[in-house]
Amino acid sequence: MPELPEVEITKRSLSKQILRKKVSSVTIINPELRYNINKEKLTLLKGKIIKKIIRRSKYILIFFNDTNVLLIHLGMTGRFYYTKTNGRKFNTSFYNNTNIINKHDHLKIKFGKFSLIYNDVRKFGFIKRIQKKNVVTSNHLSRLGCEPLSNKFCFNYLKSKILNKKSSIKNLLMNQSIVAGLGNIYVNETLYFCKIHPEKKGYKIVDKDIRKLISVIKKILKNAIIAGGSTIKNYHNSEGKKGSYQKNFHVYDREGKKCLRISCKGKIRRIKRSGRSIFYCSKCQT
DNA sequence: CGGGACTCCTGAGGGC
DNA sequence: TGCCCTCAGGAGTCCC
Repeated sequence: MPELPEVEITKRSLSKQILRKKVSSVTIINPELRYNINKEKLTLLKGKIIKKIIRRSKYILIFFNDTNVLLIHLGMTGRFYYTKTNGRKFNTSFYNNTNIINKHDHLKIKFGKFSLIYNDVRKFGFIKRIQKKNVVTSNHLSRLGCEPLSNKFCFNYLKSKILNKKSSIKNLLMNQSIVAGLGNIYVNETLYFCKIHPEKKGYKIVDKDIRKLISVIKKILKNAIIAGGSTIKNYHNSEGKKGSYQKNFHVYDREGKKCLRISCKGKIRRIKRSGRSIFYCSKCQT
């Protein structure tokens, strides 16, 4: 699921469902993830109450009523869902009506009448228990750049980060120490709307285009969050709902199709760079 | 050090 | 049906 909008939607769902709830048990179903789940550390969360849930870049941080914090990254296929733990039905459609362990489930956190399950097909995500005082200095969070939806993400900031860079603007925008939270889809879409070729070097981006990048990134991310994120291959958020921003894709996964700019007769191209796809209009992105 | 390529893992889908 | 290949929303690591 996971670029900034999808992680934000996941975080909002978690806030709605588990904030102020007390952990009644923790079960490790399959510890194998990017970093194996530490059973001893996680089971210590039993009895703790969730006080705060925040998102930083593509990470989710769950703060408990002591010094414990869960640091979560969804990788490529990580997702949460809920399941009821007694016979009664919930009056929402958020919950699976079963107690069955599904394939690729890794962790189950029970909150009295329902449980939160972490499921991750490709195991690129992780869940770590860390201490509150180590949040800022954690290897994962300490090197992150600006939140693109914050006021700090502005012309001067982005200009300073790409000024002398020989990397492509596509790679620079994907770099989490420059913009924290963008991924392949939203970078491809951003560059399309800015009419910038993805392989244009950072130092060649003119001021006008840097301003444009700032405003387009903010706009796309806001719209994607409003749309509930993007849903690809039937992934869905933890409340079982699908995002709809994929309907707005202008270049991503549109190889061979016509450019959607009325004045442009170009076709969308796909090229591969270090194993990842770049989609762009070969005519209007220069 | 900067920058690019490779790697972890599983499943879906296309071609033959 | 099945085999083989490619591809997938991320990011840490390795190498030049």
